[in-house]
Amino acid sequence: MLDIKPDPYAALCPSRQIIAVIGDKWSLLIIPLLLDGPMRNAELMRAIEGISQKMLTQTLKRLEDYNLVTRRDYGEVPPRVDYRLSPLGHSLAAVISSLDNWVIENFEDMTRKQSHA
Amino acid sequence: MLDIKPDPYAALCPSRQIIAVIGDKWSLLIIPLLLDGPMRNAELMRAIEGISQKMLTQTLKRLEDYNLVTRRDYGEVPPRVDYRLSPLGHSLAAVISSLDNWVIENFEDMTRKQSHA
DNA sequence: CTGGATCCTCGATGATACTG
DNA sequence: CAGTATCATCGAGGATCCAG
Repeated sequence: MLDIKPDPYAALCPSRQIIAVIGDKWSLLIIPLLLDGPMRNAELMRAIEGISQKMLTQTLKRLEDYNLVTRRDYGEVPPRVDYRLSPLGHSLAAVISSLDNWVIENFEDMTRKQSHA
Repeated sequence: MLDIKPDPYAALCPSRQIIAVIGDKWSLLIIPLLLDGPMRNAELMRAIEGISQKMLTQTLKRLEDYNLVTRRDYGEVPPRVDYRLSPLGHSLAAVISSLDNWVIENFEDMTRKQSHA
């Protein structure tokens, strides 16, 4: 068993780095998107307004490196590649979705000026 | 009732901005910390390895602006100020905690090299 | 102790052009 | 279509000094 708990509050703990990966603005959008099934590069570009090709590729690659996303290259021509959640990524997506949903449901309260004190 | 759903995938939607606020690396650490009760500036500095005074203040201020955190100044000297979660922040903290916990429990799988294919 | 104000650097990110 | 490579910029963030 594991008696040493990872501690994101420790600067050197790997989990700290993971927090950064997951906390990433684009990851937070991409991951839940893939819950609906595999998506291709162009599809993601269209789905996520404002993301650049560079950031999309970069983010997907990182998600792949962390075993959250699987890249499948069909080796066809013209190129056909899609991305899907790994089992691990799927598990994470559920958590992130609840975060996104929280935002969608509460963002008005967040932006509302306090009545006062 | 509200028939227009906020859509974080739209570049101009305010919820997109919120995602960025919440997705912030430091916010993700600060918010769950405050679940245990109010904390002072120096306490937070000590609790979160590697954060600078500037980022701490800045992040707290932003969280306050979004009604997630309440700042209380006791008006004493030497200065005594503490920060606590607002009800809204408390609600968010629960969600974020589950994200953090997910990371703590799964980060090893994230960093493990794929066996192969 | 809390934290405001400055200066400065480095890395993240966007835009563009090119390739298989 | 799916990227890679390069360049230029801009702002996030750290370090430092100051103040109530």
